[in-house]
Amino acid sequence: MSLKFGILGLLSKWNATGYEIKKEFDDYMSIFWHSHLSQIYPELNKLEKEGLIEGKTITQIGKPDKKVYEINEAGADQLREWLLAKQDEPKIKDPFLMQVFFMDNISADDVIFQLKSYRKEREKRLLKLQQIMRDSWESIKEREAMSSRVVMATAVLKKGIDEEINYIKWCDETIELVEAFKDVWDDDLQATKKMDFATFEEQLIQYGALKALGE
Amino acid sequence: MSLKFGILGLLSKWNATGYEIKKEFDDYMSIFWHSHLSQIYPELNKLEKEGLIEGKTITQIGKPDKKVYEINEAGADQLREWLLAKQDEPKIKDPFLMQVFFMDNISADDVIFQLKSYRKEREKRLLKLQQIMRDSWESIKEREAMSSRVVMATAVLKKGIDEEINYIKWCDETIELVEAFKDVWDDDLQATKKMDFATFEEQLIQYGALKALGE
DNA sequence: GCTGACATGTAACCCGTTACATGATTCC
DNA sequence: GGAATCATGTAACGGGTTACATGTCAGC
Repeated sequence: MSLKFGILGLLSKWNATGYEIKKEFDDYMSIFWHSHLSQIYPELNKLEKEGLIEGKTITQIGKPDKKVYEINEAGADQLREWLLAKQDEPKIKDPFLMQVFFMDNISADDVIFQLKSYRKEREKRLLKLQQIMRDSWESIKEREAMSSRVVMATAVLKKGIDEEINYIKWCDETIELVEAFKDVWDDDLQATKKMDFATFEEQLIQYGALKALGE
Repeated sequence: MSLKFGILGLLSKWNATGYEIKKEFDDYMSIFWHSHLSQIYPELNKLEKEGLIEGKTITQIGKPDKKVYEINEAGADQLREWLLAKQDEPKIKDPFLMQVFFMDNISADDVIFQLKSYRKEREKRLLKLQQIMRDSWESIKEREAMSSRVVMATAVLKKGIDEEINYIKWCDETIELVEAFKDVWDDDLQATKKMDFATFEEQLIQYGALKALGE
């Protein structure tokens, strides 16, 4: 149900074609949503039929024709209504964290390898978002653009960047944690007595497991 | 594709019925996945047909019959194979952040109201996860349970708690930011000259927009 | 000659959600 | 008497992904 408002919202900022909307979903808006062209085009047609947006076909030379959409008053009304409504909480689907949860089934070395690979992916994404922030900041300064629009976009971008920084930090801490248990990973710790419970507890406290309780 | 491995992974920890799997998805596993009973039951039947798990019907008195599933070697093999594979990055769908991105379309007071309401939701969830952490930690200490399983479960739980703490912190910072621009929210700032660009810039720097660039 | 950007779509399929269906027991 | 818990499922619908289809131009 939110793709609709993702499109309406974007068209409240500027007029755009389906192709341009997709690019925005892949860049800036990737922090909170993602979509495919094969979903965007039918949705645009649906919104036009519903009378919330209006499209104009523009003939180009050397390039295919394009259809530039514009939001109308009915669309803007529905958008504002949606903006005041309570949203569902995000439905998280994080296959990597699911993997981590079950990683006691593989060796400590494999766990560390997986954590390090994933950390790299996150780092890449962080750099991408930081580049977007740098570019958008530069354009704001050039135009001395002051508006609530700039404020909210910056807030969302910061949220995205913070999230990446935190994910990377968690990867580093967790790699360290697993490394501390490397030698005893596959053993039944209680039977072999290679480590006592006090040491085990101390490691997890240092990791911050209890600090997270805020006590 | 990951629901399959969510179920296999859970059955690698202990035997369970569909109903019990659902409860685990709602509690601990809610940090990285969520699912409905109407999806879990057919999936369990599918996995049994594929020969990865085995179910035994148990007749109960005073309660309906239940079917307890157990993972077999073929299932454990597929799980380990999946654990070593590279996962897709999480496909984020966060309707609230989408709202925030478009909130220049509503008044500053409405924005602050929305941010405060959402903050409350996140706080509720934080308390829930902290309770899970407290309970699980208590049970670990009681049994002096030391294992890689405990380590990985703790790591994932900490990730979930950290995420909530960061989301709440971001809400607080953003509320403060919007409050700073409250008086000029609906105005065209450049035209009215109610605020100069240096002040505008200073506010965003204080918010941490540039700190996030790591420069 | 190949890849990638530009540009718009359809069709098949898979996954996920909501609603429906059933029925006993326990607690308020 | 009503709500919640235990327990398993089917059916309809809606949303999302992958594959297919088409064609030009620019740059390597």
